[in-house]
Amino acid sequence: MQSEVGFVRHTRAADPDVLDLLEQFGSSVAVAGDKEVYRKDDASDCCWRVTTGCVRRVEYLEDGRRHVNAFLLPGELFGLVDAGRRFTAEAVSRTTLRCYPRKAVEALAKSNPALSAGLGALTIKKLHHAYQHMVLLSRRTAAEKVASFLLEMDQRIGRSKNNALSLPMGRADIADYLGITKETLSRALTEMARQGSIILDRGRIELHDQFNLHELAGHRYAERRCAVRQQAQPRRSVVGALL
Amino acid sequence: MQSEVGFVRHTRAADPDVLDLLEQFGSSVAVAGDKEVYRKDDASDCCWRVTTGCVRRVEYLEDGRRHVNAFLLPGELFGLVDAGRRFTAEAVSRTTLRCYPRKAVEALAKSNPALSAGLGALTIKKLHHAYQHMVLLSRRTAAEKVASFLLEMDQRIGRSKNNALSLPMGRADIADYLGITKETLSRALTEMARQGSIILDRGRIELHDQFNLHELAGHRYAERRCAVRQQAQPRRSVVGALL
DNA sequence: CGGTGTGTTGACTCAGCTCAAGCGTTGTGG
DNA sequence: CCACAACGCTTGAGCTGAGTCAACACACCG
Repeated sequence: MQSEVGFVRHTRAADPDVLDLLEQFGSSVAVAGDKEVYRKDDASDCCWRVTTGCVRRVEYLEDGRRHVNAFLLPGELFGLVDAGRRFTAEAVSRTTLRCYPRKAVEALAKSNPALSAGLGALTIKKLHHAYQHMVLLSRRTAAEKVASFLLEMDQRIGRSKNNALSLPMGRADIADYLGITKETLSRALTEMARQGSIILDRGRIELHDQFNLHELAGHRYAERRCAVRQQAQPRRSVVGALL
Repeated sequence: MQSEVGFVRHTRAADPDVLDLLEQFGSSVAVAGDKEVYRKDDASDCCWRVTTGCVRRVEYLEDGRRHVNAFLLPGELFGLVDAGRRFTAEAVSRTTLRCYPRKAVEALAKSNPALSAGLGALTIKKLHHAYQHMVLLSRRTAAEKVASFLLEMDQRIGRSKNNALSLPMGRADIADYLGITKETLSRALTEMARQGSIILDRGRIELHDQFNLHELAGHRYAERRCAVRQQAQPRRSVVGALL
């Protein structure tokens, strides 16, 4: 995901340097697992950056149906674009955060072009991620969704030394992120393990055959990986279509 | 949608005044129906604003599955956030556009805070719309999707004098926007007509019972802005339902 | 007029959902 | 240190909402 920015394993956010400018205003908070960071319709007087742990941003429908529209991982900022507090942000497990007053952030952004540019770039990146996720939700099969998810998380989290991906969130959260049920998710994982694409090791998942996962995810392998090749051929427009 | 900015019927874009600043660079283009405005991987040297007609922004999967991630209506700007040209933009029917060189737009935005703020606000608005659409795609039933779509379009297009909504796009485009098939869409519309919520009049759709449509869409009545306008058919205790 | 494109309808299928049971792990209190 | 409750995950057995495929009914149009 977002491979055009030359995404590097273990990089934590788009531009940590720029976000570090906020540190002067920051204060630390810890939130227990399944507790809310903020709630729909709260006053939006601050925003946060994850230090350790994981936050899910959730939308509830009237009848209890739920959608997780983002997982926030260490280094990532949230609570700024969702200024209208349409969603609820909950800690997945015990999570530590840095909290910044909105006013201060906005004031600094006004006087600091690097920061405002960085925040703008972040917003655009989120928008791209959202569009990408929309195709996933609407047109991909369950297996494709799960494979995509594993690859996304592998990119964003990075694996521990034993080469296994350790997911901070539970099956129900993942399912609600992918728009499927936890049962379907579980079946898809089992099937992938049976095929040898992954190895399930309670709590951890080893991505054993990345190539196969990319195929399952519906990515063409050539499309992935190197941004270089991708931006190589800027085809000229379409003039024919313009009358 | 985006009702927090005091959305008014027939308002065409977020902030027409600000976008009008671009006019000095604009040149007019016409695109025939089903022709591309830009294509995935094109050079992104300009952006557009719809004058008349309608543009769909589309993503194609390898096997022909398709997702429409936005309809662009008169007054709306596009081609700026999709600078990476991940998508293809196609005219739904014959469409006229104003075309602005990206460089010029970006340069002006740098020196004109009102413009850059306006563009930033637009991006955030799109992000909110994307999040809202993600729940729709992942957790709503076909009927809910269709009802939501009709209400969204009614908001954005406004009806002609005969009180009927005239949709610029065909059933296949709508279906791909909602993540369903055109057959399912058609059945949902027929069913709504049978129930009296809408009246299908070849090409046009009259939203006959807005209250019922909001219910079908799964919106809570109080949540909607324009509550005043809808002379209520209180078919059941709304107040009771809210508390 | 036939021809083509767009929408509707019907019959059937199936991917994914629901409900329910089983099974490790983890935590807790005696 | 063990029993047992609670929880998260997996598995099984149907069920069903939406998809597929195919026919049909119209406009609209040269």
